[in-house]
Amino acid sequence: MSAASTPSRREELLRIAAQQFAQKGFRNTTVRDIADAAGILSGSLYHHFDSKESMVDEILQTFQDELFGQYDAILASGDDARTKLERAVRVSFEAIDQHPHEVAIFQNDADHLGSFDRFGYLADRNAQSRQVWVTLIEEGIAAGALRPDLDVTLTYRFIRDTVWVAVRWYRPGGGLGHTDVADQYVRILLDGISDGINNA
Amino acid sequence: MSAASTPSRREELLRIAAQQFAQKGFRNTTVRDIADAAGILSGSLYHHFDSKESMVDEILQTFQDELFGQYDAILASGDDARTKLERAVRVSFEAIDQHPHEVAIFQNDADHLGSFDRFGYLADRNAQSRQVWVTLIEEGIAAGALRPDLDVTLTYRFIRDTVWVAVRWYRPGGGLGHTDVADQYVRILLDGISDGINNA
DNA sequence: CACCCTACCAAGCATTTGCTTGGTATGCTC
DNA sequence: GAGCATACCAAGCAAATGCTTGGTAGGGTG
Repeated sequence: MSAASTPSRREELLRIAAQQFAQKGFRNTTVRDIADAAGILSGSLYHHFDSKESMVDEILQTFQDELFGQYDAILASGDDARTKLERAVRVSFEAIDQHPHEVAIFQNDADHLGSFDRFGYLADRNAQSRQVWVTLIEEGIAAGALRPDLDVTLTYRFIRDTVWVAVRWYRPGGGLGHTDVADQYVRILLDGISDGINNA
Repeated sequence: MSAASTPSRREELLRIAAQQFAQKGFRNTTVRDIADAAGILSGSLYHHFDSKESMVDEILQTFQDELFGQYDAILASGDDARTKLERAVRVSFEAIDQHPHEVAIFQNDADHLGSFDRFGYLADRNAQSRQVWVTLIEEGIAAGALRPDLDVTLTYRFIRDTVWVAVRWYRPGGGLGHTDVADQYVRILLDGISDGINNA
């Protein structure tokens, strides 16, 4: 969609790097690891990129721009509160399906990377994500779709963690599609926080 | 309880190491980091331990022995299915409260460490954990406490992830106690997977 | 006092790490 | 066919890493 038809060597190297970073973590991936996987020498990477850091930088920014664009579209839509929340969950599982490496890098290394000035936008994105979910939850409560006694912050963390942690076991192309997983997760999640039930 | 009254120097160093491992990951923690935090030189650590690996080893084994002892006690108890499941969740949150570093290390580094012979028991513990949760879920379904249409594997992963990922944000001694968090999580979880509701 | 145990220091070694430098081969373009 | 851009290699450097070695200081015990 957004990229050119034939991926440039640069894009190919970024893909390879993303896979390595996702698998072993940013700090535990050496430039030699990336170069080996690409079939070149480590020094040759510096013809394409300034540094190892600039590689993750580009990987994360590209991914997040796309993801948050989708969140924004949902927020701006005229759907009802429950549909919005469900769509946000589904978009997230779709992201895990289509960009598992990027999601894994963000999950595993955002804390560490965020401590550098260069990656200050990671904290911004984190706050933005919180804003998205909290808004959706509060709209849901206001609309009567969600239990009014929910601890909004705790629920936000529950949803966020529940959704993104799936990157640890979900494998694109495996038996279960991302829509199947999303169906199940939404079912467990919504029947739990939907109004009208009480087992206590 | 289990340790001596005055913690030995060895135990103190393990505590310090666990904190460093949890904070930065095993591979990204240097022996100099640990030594600095302890106020000694890196070489001096080798008076107490064989290697950096043997430090995590001891940390993880001690923790897991305790945790799985608690799981076993729950399985062996005569409680009803729903109570057992709830107790297992609560015991896990208690572990996060009392051994946050150990939980974090296991969450972040088990995959990597497990690839070495020495840490083969990590895979065993993982399988054991799966066995515990799957048993509890199946008992719950059989007893009519949980929805019969649940995907057991997916539900297992959902619970496991939901519980342990809390180590990322939960801070012992913070405003929210671990029992409070467990209350909320159990509520969301059980009202979601309990029988008798249908919002679709 | 001789002996030994615990806890550490001081120095360094081999390897791994991110990155640099100067060069080569191939193809495109004017 | 001269010039230039792209994509890489070969070699290596400074710093960081896990770990080793030989030694010292202090306290307890016979």
